[in-house]
Amino acid sequence: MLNYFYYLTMHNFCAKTPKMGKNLTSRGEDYSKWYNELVVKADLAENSAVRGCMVIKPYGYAIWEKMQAELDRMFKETGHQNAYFPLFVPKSLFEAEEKNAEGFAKECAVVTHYRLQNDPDNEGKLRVDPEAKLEEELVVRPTSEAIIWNTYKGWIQSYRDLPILVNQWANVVRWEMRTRLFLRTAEFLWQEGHTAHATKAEALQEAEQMNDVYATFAEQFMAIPVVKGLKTESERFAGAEETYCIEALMQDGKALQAGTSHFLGQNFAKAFDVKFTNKEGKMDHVWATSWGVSTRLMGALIMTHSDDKGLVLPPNLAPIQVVIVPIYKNDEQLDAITEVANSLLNDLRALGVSCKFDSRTTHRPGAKFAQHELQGVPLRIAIGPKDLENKSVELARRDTLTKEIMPLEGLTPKIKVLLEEIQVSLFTKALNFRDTHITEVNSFEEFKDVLNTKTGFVSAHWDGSTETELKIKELTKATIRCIPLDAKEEVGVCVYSGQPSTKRVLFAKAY
RNA sequence: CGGGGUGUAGCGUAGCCCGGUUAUCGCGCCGCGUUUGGGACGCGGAGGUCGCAGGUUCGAAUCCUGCCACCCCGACCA
Repeated sequence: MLNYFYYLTMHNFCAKTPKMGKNLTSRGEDYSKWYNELVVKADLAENSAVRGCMVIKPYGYAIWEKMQAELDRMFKETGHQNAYFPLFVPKSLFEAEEKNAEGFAKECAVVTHYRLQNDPDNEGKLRVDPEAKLEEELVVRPTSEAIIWNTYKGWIQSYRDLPILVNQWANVVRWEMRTRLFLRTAEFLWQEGHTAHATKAEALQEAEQMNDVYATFAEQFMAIPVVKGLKTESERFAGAEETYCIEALMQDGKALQAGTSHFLGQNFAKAFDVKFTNKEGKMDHVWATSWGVSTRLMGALIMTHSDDKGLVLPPNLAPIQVVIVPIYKNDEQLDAITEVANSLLNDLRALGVSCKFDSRTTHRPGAKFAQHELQGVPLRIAIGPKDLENKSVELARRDTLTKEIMPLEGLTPKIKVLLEEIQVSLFTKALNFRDTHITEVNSFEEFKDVLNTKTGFVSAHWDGSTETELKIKELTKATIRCIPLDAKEEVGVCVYSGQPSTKRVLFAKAY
């Protein structure tokens, strides 16, 4: 099942075929052919120094750019502005907020020197110049709270300076012991919002609002249904007082945290001594939030929609929404088809549809079909001699893999509608899968059984203690993904301890 | 950092136990021709520090020692 999807997303899926060798594609052939064409190829570089980093090929990056553009639009709509802060964080700043520093300390890349020199013992090689040791080490940001709050200190004196609503598009580095393609790479791209507020209520509202923005983006743009919720204390961001999150469910039944939004309280303001004079003329510490989503969302995209034939892209995210493939036996036919195709391209572009005429003469139609399926192009139009004769085209849908002959006349408005249909249909399909994989259980036996056989989210009562949460994790590998915001109050008993509980939380095995 | 495994062409591999011609095969790549409505076929061709460094030997991909890297499981991870 889903072999290609496994390969594309996770190396750890390949436990049964450690070398990811034979029989990996749906056609039972060597996957190398596909590997070379991979749309979103992620290289785990051979050089140990950059182990676990990704190379995002142009097609994959185009998808990321689409996501960036939409998120950026949504951020600005909610009053945010972009800014940029340094990659390097002096160690002394980094350690200022203790919990945050402690949480990230084990995965920091650290710059200790600033110069290389010729190695006297090793001709033609370089070595670190021992004379060029930095007085203070620089931490390569694993997240930017420290450097940003140190900067905000100089920006804020009065309530009139608030709120500060800033977002940064950046790369961050987290030296994970074990990396996972897309989901946990050593370096990744993301956006991080960092806001400062005069009141607790306003900061809380901001954190919740941005979580809502993420949910809307995931569902409407990426067609990925998510559960909005709160993290438990043990899963909370280091340094946060409350962490909002959106949790998605992948096709293999494992959960993926797709985005988080943190209410940071006054922790960072206190750590960096950021005070302001409020309306009453009194000094107070600033209230903070931070929120982020990353290239991990591309992993979510792949694992939510893809099938054995490759990516399936929601039209909103597809760099190319419609591709036209000519089928011809000679130049005259190609010329005639080109004429029809160009006219179609013009009409589609006028409607705001992004499209491409694949006129390559180096590949046969079958190869082109396969490649566009691999790349997840939502709609494919094939035009051949028969179509010229009948004034028709063959229209194929990527999501359903169905084909039909359509008259050329009046085609473009139908395509526009069809793209919208596909967008909705992908979401509905994923939503249906997700909803049928949230299982309410009332006993621990049932709990374990659902996790092992049906998989997905398990909705169960929990006594609210970290102790129980950890015990369940130890016994089942499942963690509390979130306490859903819309969880209804009901009287129950904890599925493990039997202690009283007032609402159900979602457990799952997660990435 | 622990346990297990692997390193041979761009990718996937055979050969290794039991040392012996020019290192095997498939995909991909290049050329020519025929093809083109679902990943074409034929013929020809290019491409190799056999992970690295030592050692044993007349001779090492193969045996020995050391090192390096990667993968899987665990630990770790918002």
